[in-house]
Amino acid sequence: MKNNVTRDKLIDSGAQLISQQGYNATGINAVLKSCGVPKGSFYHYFSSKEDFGLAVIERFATTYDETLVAILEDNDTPPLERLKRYFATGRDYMLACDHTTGCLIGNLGQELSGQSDTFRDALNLVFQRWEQRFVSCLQDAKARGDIATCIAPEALAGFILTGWEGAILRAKTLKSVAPMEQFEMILFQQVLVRPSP
Amino acid sequence: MKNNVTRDKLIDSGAQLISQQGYNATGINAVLKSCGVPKGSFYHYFSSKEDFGLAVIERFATTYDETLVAILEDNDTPPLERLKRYFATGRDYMLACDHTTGCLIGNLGQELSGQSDTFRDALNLVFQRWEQRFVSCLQDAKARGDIATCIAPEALAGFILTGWEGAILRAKTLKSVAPMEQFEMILFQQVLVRPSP
DNA sequence: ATAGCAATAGACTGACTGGTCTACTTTGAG
DNA sequence: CTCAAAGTAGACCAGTCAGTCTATTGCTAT
Repeated sequence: MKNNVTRDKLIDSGAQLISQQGYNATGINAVLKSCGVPKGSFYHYFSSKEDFGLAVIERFATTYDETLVAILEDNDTPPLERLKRYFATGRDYMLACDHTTGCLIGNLGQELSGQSDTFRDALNLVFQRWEQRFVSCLQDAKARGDIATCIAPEALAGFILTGWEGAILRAKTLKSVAPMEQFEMILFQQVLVRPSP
Repeated sequence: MKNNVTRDKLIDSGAQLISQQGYNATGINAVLKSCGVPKGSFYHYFSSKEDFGLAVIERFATTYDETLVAILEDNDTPPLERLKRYFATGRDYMLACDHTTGCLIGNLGQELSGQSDTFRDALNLVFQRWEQRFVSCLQDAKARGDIATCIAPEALAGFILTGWEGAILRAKTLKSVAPMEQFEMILFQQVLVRPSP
């Protein structure tokens, strides 16, 4: 398994198609066609479509985690400012894909959680990893005294992740980033508030 | 089209299967099998699978709207209490289906928004109708002085809907209603706060 | 040079997809 | 009673699905 170029091409094409159409609506043949790889190669690298899907999730999760770290653990920027940058990046991406794609993990979580425990476990782990990134960012904010709330950073991180995922879903059906802006606005105005003097 | 029993059976079975497995993963034959209706009847009542899917959405939306009205416009109960009842009902349902089903409209919004404009429009309308129910409940709360916030009820309603949908998604992957409880907790503790004396 | 394995290549399979077709039964209006 | 329309019934269709199979190529260690 020295040459992983073919495997990577399959995962990249798969991630793109699955992001756009979902897992069930994306056939293996469509993936093969979109990257010009024959079926023999596919089943050389992956034992099944599920195996392939899990590889797509894993790849997406690791590369996405890198950008998450770059934004949320950038110590040259105040913690709440980092959060705002994260939201801005998400909005930019939503606009770039014309509100069609959204979040791959969120999409698959919705589509496959009830269908396969293997998928559910994998997606749940990804969410938990993300949540942890928010936790440390919020802890930084709390340590600096930027947040007055007595709510635990863990609960706050969960609240932000779910709210953001919901906003993405709504943005897709509305074809507008307004719900994402609305979420951010209320979050900073009501939840992540500075301590009163 | 006097006797709609068969049509209703199809829609009921379809709603159940689509809720559990999603639209793409639910074949017409599976629907027919689950309610013992032959294919001839299906295509007598519906011109295509898409047509059927839209009927399922419409039916779900109207029946769900009735329970929404019953809870959110119950004038014998204070507005914020009505909201809490709504959340409690959602949590009960989530537990009843063992965290597998979630919200049909949310599921389909995620799965089909990028796939078909017809579906997206239909689902968007449902969301907007729901949002309106929240708006009037929040207006009641504001009129009674139960809410201090200067945020417009329209924005607040959007925030609640997206946050709730996100919490449902997270609850599915986590197989726990904790995210739903967490959302409600922070919402009432930080956002829907009484005016300070 | 060659044996052996990794990888490529795509024809092929059975099961299943959404959708069509024809035949039959029931119903209600005249 | 009659006859057309509404509705039931399921065999059937072309296309697609995930997955298998055999054949061939390319590389590498001996």
